[in-house]
Amino acid sequence: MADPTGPGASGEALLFLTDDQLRKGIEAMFFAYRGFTADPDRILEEKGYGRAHHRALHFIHRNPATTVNNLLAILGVTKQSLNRVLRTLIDDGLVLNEVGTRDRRERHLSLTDAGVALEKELSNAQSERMRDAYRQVGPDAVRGFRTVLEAMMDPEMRRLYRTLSEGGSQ
Amino acid sequence: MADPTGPGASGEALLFLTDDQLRKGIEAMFFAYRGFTADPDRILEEKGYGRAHHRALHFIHRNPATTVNNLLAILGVTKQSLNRVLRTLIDDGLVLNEVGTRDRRERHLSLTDAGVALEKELSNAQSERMRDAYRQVGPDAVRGFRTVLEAMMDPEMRRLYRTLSEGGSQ
DNA sequence: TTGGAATGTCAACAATGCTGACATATTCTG
DNA sequence: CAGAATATGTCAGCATTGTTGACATTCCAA
Repeated sequence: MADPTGPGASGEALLFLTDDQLRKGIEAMFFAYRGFTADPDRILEEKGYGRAHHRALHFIHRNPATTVNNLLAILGVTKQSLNRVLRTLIDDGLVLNEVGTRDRRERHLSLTDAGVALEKELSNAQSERMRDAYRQVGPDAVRGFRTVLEAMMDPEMRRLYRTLSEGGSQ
Repeated sequence: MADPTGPGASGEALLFLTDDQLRKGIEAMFFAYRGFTADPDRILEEKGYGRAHHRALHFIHRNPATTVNNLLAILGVTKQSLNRVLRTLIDDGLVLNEVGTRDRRERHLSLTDAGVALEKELSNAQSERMRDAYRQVGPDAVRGFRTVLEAMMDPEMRRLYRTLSEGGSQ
């Protein structure tokens, strides 16, 4: 099926598209994602939170004063599922929930100081592993890494990802 | 904190290690992993299975006649959690459970024809997305992608990942 | 003023993690 | 051979996080 010498293929130039290479890529994603989440997971468990709380904190931090609807689009879960997580974060004083001024149906979410602190702690743990990896492999590999990840996203998520990135230094 | 012009840094050579670049990497992993699992998830839902069943099928396929203990080490879950999934796969005739010959305490797991068929269907769906991505970005980016993923794994998982890969064509 | 949008909430359920306890069969060890 | 250790299976219960469906409130906009 992914025969590298298939119709139109120019031989060994496509060896990186063999079933075997793809399988390795799949397994690499599986094991790497475990590492990717391992460090923040440990911190979250201590504090009685889960991965869903981390995601909410991360994207509220990234999109200050975001609305619930916007966050729902980013996280790709139902409002009931998100609400359960937001409820605890708000009650615990990590997230602020403020009625919109322009449109008072909307709620604008932002992090309190405590929220910023926890987000930073989680982010630091996760970044540390990624920084170590980046340092080991160098900028060219990192560029390839990000390029492939972007190509694997659903188009809508890719659009969203790029929109989020605009805030950065490119 | 990750100031590229920090102490000892040589300036722009380390721009790929800024907090901003790391954050983008984190978000890329998040959105890409969603894409990575989206296609098999759709198939699994039709058949009443979940992601855990997919993982079991994948690694039993990769390690024919593997023992339960070996699978537990690969998947990193408890035996109770794995057993729940294996139970349904065995009862549904997708996985074979055979008493070991050398050590009759062990059970050797393998896929039936039906199991192979479902594994292939899932694998094809997942590979297709990865193949498209690989094709778009070319072999250099793919090499970088795999290099970074490997660097992000826990050491034990990296060892395991490489052991698994030995079966391949390198 | 009325329809629709944004949000919140209740209830129930499913998948998949976890712990703890215990049973069975088998092998290994002293 | 007796007893310890190993590999597996299973039961019960619980937590997190996803899902649907239903319904209430508030408020903008035509």
